[in-house]
Amino acid sequence: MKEGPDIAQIGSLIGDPARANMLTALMSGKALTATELAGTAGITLQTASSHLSKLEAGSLISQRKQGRHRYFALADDEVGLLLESLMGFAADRGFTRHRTGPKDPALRKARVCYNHLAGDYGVRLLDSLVAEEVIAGSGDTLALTGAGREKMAALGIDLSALTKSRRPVCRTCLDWSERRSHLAGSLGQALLGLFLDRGWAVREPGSRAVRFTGNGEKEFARLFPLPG
Amino acid sequence: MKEGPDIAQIGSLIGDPARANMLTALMSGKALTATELAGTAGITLQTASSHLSKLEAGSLISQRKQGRHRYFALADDEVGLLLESLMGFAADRGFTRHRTGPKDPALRKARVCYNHLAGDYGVRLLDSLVAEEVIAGSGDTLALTGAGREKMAALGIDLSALTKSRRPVCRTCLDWSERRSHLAGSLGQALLGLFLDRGWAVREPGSRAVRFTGNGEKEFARLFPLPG
DNA sequence: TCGATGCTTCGGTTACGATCGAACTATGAA
DNA sequence: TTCATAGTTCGATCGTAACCGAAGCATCGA
Repeated sequence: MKEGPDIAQIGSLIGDPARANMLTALMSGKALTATELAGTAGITLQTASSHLSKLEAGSLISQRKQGRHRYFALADDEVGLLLESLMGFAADRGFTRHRTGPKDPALRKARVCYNHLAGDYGVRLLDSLVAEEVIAGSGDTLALTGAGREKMAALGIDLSALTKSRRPVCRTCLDWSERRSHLAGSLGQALLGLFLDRGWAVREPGSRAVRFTGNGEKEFARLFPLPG
Repeated sequence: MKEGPDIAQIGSLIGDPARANMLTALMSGKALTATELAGTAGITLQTASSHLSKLEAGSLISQRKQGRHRYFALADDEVGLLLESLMGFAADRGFTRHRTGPKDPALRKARVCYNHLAGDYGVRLLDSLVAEEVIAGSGDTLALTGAGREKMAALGIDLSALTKSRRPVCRTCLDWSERRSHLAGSLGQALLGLFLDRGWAVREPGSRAVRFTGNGEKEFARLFPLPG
């Protein structure tokens, strides 16, 4: 009866606590099985299965069969961006489950946002890349500069692989804890992979938190300095 | 039981069709009475009242008493941004109420996004401002350049009034029909006001659509040219 | 003061959807 | 084969929230 897209459907998909818990769990970027998701949501396997099929019908998640396991993951980057912005909005209005839990400072410092780095470190990363003119552009049309391409190649990032896909290489994602943008897109994903591969940072098991090692912090500050 | 903000609460607030209808109606930027909102949502006044108090408790909307009327409006810009991005997401996944209604082309061309201009014209506006170096910055840190301040002053926009408030002057808002950013913030609001005041554009009553006059199109193209 | 309009609150009905038990299918291991 | 694990489907229950009728306030005009 009304014109335009129907926001109520996605709203109600995210609106159920069990589904919201599953989605937040998937924000870790890891693909999880139905049993694991049922566990984090605190429901039985049957109900979880029902929820998961609804989420998949709404193309919020996708599944991949592997042996007798079914791995579920967020459907694409868009879902991650939407969830992160929803979290920012929720945090802003005081919709928190419990006031700043124990792991909260760690999450604010550095965490995984679906497949890229978020939190203080994520924002600092983007700030530095812009200040150093590795990335340029306004609004959401960000792109690597010539110097940027050289720098990334020097870091061992295969740019041709990144640009081959239809996914944008650079894009911004609103950080819920910092209320500012950090770097998403395939480059954001590649850089997080780099940090983890080189052992500069480690993922906290069972959490979105990312812990930088002493050496990792040093390398990070050296490679991505801030003007101030 | 889980860390972080609770997205389920806002999700369920938006997830109810009646509430979603009201919120979309409020995206027109106009403040509406409870009776009007009940009408657009297709429910009685009593239920509307209940929904409105829930939305207000969630600080998605705010109300202003005026005589025996109660005017409801979106609480702030953040709500508008969130709703617009939700619409983009919904449209992207085929969550539409009816396939491209009659007013749809008009909406895609130019419409009000809470308090600023969206649609093709909105995106072109931001593109032009960036290309002409009226606005500069990366990510979400957009700002007027020196030349930009002069241009806006020449248009009769009182910049000191805009910068006085705590609201950001320039910010981006993801356009659901164009899938790209347009200009929001107090400057975006001021520019839309300018177009309407000068009679370059007229609002379609009872809709978000904005219709540019012949002269308005000419002036718009002259003031905000595109490089291509 | 009286009536009309705008909106809220209360109470009761109803409907939808989340939940789980139980049964069924599929994959892998012994 | 047989058993165990992973997951879906079905059916029934149950709670919650949307909904409306009716009554109750509040504000305005006469």
